[in-house]
Amino acid sequence: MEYSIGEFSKLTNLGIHTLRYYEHEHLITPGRNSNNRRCYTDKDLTWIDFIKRLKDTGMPIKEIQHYAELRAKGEPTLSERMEMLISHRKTLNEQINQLQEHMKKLDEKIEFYQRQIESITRE
Amino acid sequence: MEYSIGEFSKLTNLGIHTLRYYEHEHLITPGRNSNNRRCYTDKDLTWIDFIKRLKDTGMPIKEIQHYAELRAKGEPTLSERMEMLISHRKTLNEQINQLQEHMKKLDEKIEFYQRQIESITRE
DNA sequence: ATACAATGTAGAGTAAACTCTATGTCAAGA
DNA sequence: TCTTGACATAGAGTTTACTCTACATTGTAT
Repeated sequence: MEYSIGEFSKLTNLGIHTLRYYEHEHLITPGRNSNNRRCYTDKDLTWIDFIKRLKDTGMPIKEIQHYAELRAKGEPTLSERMEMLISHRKTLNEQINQLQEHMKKLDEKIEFYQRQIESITRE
Repeated sequence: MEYSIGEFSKLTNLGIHTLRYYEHEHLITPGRNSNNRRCYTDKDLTWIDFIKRLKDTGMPIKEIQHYAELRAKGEPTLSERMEMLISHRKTLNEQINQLQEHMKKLDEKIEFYQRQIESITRE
């Protein structure tokens, strides 16, 4: 299937301005039809989903850009891309660990508040 | 103990510009000495650590601002603050779950790459 | 006495990632 | 034929959270 930018925008939940911005930043390169309109494919959909995953895990656009560049070069860059992902996996892991630590402290604070409120209510 | 902005900056790993910015945004209100210099206390240190925790878990400055406002009003706002933390706890939990999901997908992708690379190497 | 280092204020500048505006083209329906 | 509505480009504007600059003041070491 092929999609116009409007359709693709709905499928991806990314505004059409954002899609054009991503193209401008070379993250994605949709084809064009005879009228110069963008033609997105299902492959683009998979790719955008992956971009969103990288973004959601804190990878900056610049780095995704680099990944996209390697991807465009195809097979010879496979291992370099894998190394990027492995390194990203590491930071993601650290991120999760830190958030869990924060969660623990937050829980402690909430418990503290709970005790405070109880002791005031009892007065 | 009391600290000058320079000392406090080192203790907190926040630049002095950032500390003044936080003050401007009413996140923290250090006392002043006779010469109008800022005087940070150990209580400020604990508070800044908590601010950092909220920031690191994705709470925007505006919301921390609101929390700080309630905190300044003292005891009567205890339960409202606790509710904020409970609600934040929920989003933090969702955040962690989503990152774990992303991690899973990332691992799958890495494994896929590994197999690709192996099959090419064997050629 | 004077130079220096840290501090003060006010306001400008920066970076990232969008988001919007102005203006123009073009195919399809009334 | 005329008018929408979706799309195109180029470039300006926005938001968040800093970060820096310019300039004034002040306590301390030489």
